Amino acid sequence: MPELPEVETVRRGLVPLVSGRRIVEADGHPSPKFRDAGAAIGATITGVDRRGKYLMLPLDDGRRLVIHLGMTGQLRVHGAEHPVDPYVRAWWQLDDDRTLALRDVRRFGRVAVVDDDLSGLPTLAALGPEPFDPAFDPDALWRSMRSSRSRVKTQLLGQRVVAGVGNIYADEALWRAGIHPGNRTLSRVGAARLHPAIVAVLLEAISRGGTTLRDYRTVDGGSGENQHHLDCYGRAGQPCARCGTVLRRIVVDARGTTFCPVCQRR
DNA sequence: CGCAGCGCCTGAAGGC
DNA sequence: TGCCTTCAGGCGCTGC
Repeated sequence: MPELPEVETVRRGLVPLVSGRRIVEADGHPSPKFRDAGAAIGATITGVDRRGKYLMLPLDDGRRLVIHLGMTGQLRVHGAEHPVDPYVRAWWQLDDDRTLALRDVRRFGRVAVVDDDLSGLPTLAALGPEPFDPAFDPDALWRSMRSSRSRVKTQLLGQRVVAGVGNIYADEALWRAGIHPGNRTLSRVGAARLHPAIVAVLLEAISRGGTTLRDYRTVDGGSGENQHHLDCYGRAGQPCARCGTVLRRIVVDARGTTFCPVCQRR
């Protein structure tokens, strides 16, 4: 599941391949989630930005091509010849005869061409601060979680407290901070631990090119390396790296959740 | 307005 | 071996 570190890795790979390229042809799967791809025909891509898990490709006409990878999305840039692939949901032929292709087996991804109106993308419109923005600090984290009584992990996954955290890095950050994922309140002390844990977990994953569990791939088809450095996610039944207690699996907000019952007490 | 619940989607994995 | 069931989960939408 591509989260911020995976999307950032894809972004960095895309920059030299699509910046300055004009889109000469494009098309998308008929589903409303992909059919907007063709709306970018004729525009030139002027860069590759990212907000949370959303790739934002500014176009020279003032609009932006928004791409979300969902669960299984992969972006590749092919040469003039590329294999027929039934899972390509959207593609953009560039003026250098290469093609940017979004492959997404489960169609949880999303393509949109937007101007200033983000009403069709409510999560993006209400997206919280980037985790590396100085405005996102322990006090801001505490204040934004203070008004909600949802579980701490649910709030992290909601994209409003901070942008870009998904299931893997939520589990990792909460484990590192020693906070139970099912807590409904976050103390100031807890926020002072959770904030640096979120930032560090994401930065470390970016430095390793993201976490490849199954579908995530870099633009050149490679895998990330962070899956070899996970302390918590997916390790239920194995000993906690900090205290040796067997990690437990529970369900929080309908998502598989791993935590240490000793390090992360309610 | 916040939030819980549901649906989307299909390959992989497990059970028998 | 092969069929069937269950599971994975980010986000948009609906309704309370």
